[in-house]
Amino acid sequence: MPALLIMKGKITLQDIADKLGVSKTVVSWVLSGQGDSKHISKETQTRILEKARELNFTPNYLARSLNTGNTHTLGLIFPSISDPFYASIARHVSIYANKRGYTLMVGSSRSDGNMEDALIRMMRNKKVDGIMLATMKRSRVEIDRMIEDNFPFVLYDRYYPELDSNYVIIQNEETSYQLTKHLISKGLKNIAFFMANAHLTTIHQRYLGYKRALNEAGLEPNPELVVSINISTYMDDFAAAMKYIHDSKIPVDGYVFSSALFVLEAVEFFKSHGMDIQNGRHIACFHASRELKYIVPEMSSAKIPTDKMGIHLVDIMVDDLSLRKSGADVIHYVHEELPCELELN
Amino acid sequence: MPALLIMKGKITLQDIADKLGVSKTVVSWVLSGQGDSKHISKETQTRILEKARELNFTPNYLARSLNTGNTHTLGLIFPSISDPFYASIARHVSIYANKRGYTLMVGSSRSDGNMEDALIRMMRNKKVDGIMLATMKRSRVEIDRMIEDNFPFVLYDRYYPELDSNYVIIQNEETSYQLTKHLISKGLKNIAFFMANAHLTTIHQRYLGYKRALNEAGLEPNPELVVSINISTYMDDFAAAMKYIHDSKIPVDGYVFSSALFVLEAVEFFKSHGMDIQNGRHIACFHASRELKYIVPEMSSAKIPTDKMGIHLVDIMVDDLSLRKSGADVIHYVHEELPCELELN
DNA sequence: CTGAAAGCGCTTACAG
DNA sequence: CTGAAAGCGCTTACAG
Repeated sequence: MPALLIMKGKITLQDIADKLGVSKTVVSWVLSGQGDSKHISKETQTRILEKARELNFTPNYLARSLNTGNTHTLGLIFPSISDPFYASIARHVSIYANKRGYTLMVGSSRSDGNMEDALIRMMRNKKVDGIMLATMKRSRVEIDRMIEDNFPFVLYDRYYPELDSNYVIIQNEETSYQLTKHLISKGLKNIAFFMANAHLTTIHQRYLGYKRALNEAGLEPNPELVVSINISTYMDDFAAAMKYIHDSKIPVDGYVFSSALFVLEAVEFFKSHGMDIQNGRHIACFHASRELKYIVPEMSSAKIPTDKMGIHLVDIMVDDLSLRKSGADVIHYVHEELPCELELN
Repeated sequence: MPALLIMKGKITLQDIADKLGVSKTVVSWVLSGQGDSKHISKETQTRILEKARELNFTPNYLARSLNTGNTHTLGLIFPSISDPFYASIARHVSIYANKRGYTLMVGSSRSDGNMEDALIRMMRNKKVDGIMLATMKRSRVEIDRMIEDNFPFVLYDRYYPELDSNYVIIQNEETSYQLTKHLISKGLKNIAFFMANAHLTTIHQRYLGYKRALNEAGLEPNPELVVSINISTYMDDFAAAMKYIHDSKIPVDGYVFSSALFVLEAVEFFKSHGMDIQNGRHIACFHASRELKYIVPEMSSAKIPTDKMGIHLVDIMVDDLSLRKSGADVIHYVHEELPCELELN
């Protein structure tokens, strides 16, 4: 039957309906599982199902989505997937979204506000049902628009407390406080705090936790030991900052890092300056990798639960979506603050 | 103007056409940049553009795609995004695809053939223009269907040599040969080869390179030193294999690892058994991380050019797409084998 | 139980 | 230079 060959890959509902002498309405119902509720005879249902299989019919979701208004596709935006933290989030979100029946569209903003805006716009034009994003401070155009349009989105990791939106973050202040407190309990008195992107609320809160621990211990924070780094040039900036502290002979005996990215830099700095690495016992950081723990086994760290974070992210997103679908008049935003698992050494 | 508020977020071409008293054909042309070629007066074009901006019109790409037959969305499938190698590929593909005007849909197969098939099916139903995937041996149903349907796809990293399809891989045999040869040049004679997923062509070729180097040096490969590991349980399996070799007192003085994942396991094994880690000078592996190089600075490794790989992947995909669009009758498949940068210590 | 018809929001021949 | 009309492939009231 050459006709079959010619039609390959472009079978439509109409084709099935024609071959079977029924209307495409019925075919649509049966294929979307509404056969029973629409009281289609078992026999007709079977004929349709079999013909669909025989012709290798696959529904065109574009057409379906144009009708139903939802694509069952979610957008995920991150600053950089090469950061193991975001890679881990992406992993869990992707797997769990699939499990809940959603496909994932992704985009890397490279910490660029315009890029982030472009991604949001593109995803919205492509009609994703909702967007999950770790956002920048500057790029507020499209975020404001999402709020204005009442478009569903969830922030993660980086967020705006003043914004009434869903978000899932970690206990930044508390965790940072605990890490710092632990270093203090070891007798360290001149503890430095290194942070990337200090303008982000997330990072600022980590700074506040650090400060609270110092204050509580009656220690005076030395402003010269609070270092803000530009993440896009962090390797150079970090080394420069370390060198400045070192050369200026500013007393320092402990380090809290807002990101694990700094740890290896620090270790290499210590090494190249003949300083004792101390197995990292004077270091604390967020989200250390296994390799890092091997390198500085006595470092303390806070494990960010990326698995829980990813799952909650999707759950909040999907719940929000079904709330709206059920016609809820008032959306209640979810603010989730996950605790970190502390590994204090 | 309350009417404006009510319509928020659902402005269509028709709305613009109505307000301006023109047909939606013209609006469509102007907004898709065909204004000049269709000889629409400058004045009309300006009015349309301004009204579109004023109403904050955003085109519904679903509707457009249903017409044009392309979504400008690409699918990317990987076994696991938590493997830094695939994370790096994903990063470059995502950024470069955006640059070339495409959005990325992703999915993690978790090395599960059925999952991979499901992802391919889902992406095809959602009408991605093409799929880029690192595939499994077992899941051939949907791959065969893509070939049958002449659906555009590109394999990467893992591929089937017998399949006439696009692919971009690295020089597996040659790179493995060079790494092994280098260990031999250090005087090592009993070199083990550890591989995950030996059934994959990619991995088998690395084994062949290892073997060639041994043969060339007149060394007899010891079958007991060629270890195949199941990737999903690699931590336990690896330790068990190391222990077996160690306990059986099988002579071994060098290690080639098909994946960097094994290196830290090996180092920890050496350490816990009181063996000399030798700074890793008896180890060679694929795609070492910076942390790993710090831990075993004298290890040799091959750097997989994930940047080039990701870019080529997208280029091959997009070129294939435009070839088809231009109505090329014969598709010429691209087989790209990228060299690795060797770091021999 | 079943079908004809309208519609989702675009694009694109086709006809002036 | 411009518009009416058909169509992309589905879903879903509406009417028998």
